[in-house]
Amino acid sequence: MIKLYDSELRVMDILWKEGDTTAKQLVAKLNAEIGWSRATTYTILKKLIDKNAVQRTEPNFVCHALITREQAQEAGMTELIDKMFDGSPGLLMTALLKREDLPPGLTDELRRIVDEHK
Amino acid sequence: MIKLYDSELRVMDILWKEGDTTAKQLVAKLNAEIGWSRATTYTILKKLIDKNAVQRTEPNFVCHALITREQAQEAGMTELIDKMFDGSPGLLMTALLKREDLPPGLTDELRRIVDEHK
DNA sequence: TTTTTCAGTCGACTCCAGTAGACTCTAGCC
DNA sequence: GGCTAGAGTCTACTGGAGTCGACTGAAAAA
Repeated sequence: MIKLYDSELRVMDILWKEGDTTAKQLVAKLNAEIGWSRATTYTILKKLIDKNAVQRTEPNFVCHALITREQAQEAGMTELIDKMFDGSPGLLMTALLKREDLPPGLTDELRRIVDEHK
Repeated sequence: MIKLYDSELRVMDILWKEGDTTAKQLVAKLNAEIGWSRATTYTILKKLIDKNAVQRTEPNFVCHALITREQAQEAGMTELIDKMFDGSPGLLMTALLKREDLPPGLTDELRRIVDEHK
């Protein structure tokens, strides 16, 4: 599973939300949002392409995400679980359930899942 | 909320599991477990003390965790949520529920929590 | 009292994520 | 043809996490 660094996530986030995007657009957006210079965006893009997280298509340097948001999220969860929850997803779950900021509607969702898990 | 780095976690983990521990014991344990030199352990310990994550008591350089495992876990979760789940704990929850490796017994736990959440 | 040993500290080195300045190359313009 | 502007690349700097060798000072051994 590919590990994405923070700066790489900033790029992937756009690809996930906007879909395929040209490098030029990414440069513009990332410059506007977080002030990155053109070079920075291209450098990160190169790294993402090198690690097969993004596919470059010509013409126009169109960028296409090869990793889904779900895959990245799962990798992130696994890392956290290994690092802080003894490798046990169950422990993360119970810790998460103790949070004050869970949305209220979630309870129904949980009930549904519990039932179908049966 | 204090951010703990990987190397710092290695030390805190022992304090959380073993309770108060002398620096000497930590040196021995960390050397045995991951091959750290004495200096490394002391360096990390110093950082933890400087950032008020650990309290040093004399005599014998007894180390006492000032941060609980739960606090560290919550900080870790928050970081992950902000970075990969749009700041929404609910999204982390649903992603977590989709994992294949959740322990079977967890369903009961969930049911209990759902019920008391009412 | 000299010597050895060990607890604890300090300064320094390495590695790498993050960032961008400066260069190259191409396509259009005069 | 020379000239400019913008797309894309290359190389290099920086800061901080991670790591530890070597120094210091005090206690134990000889």
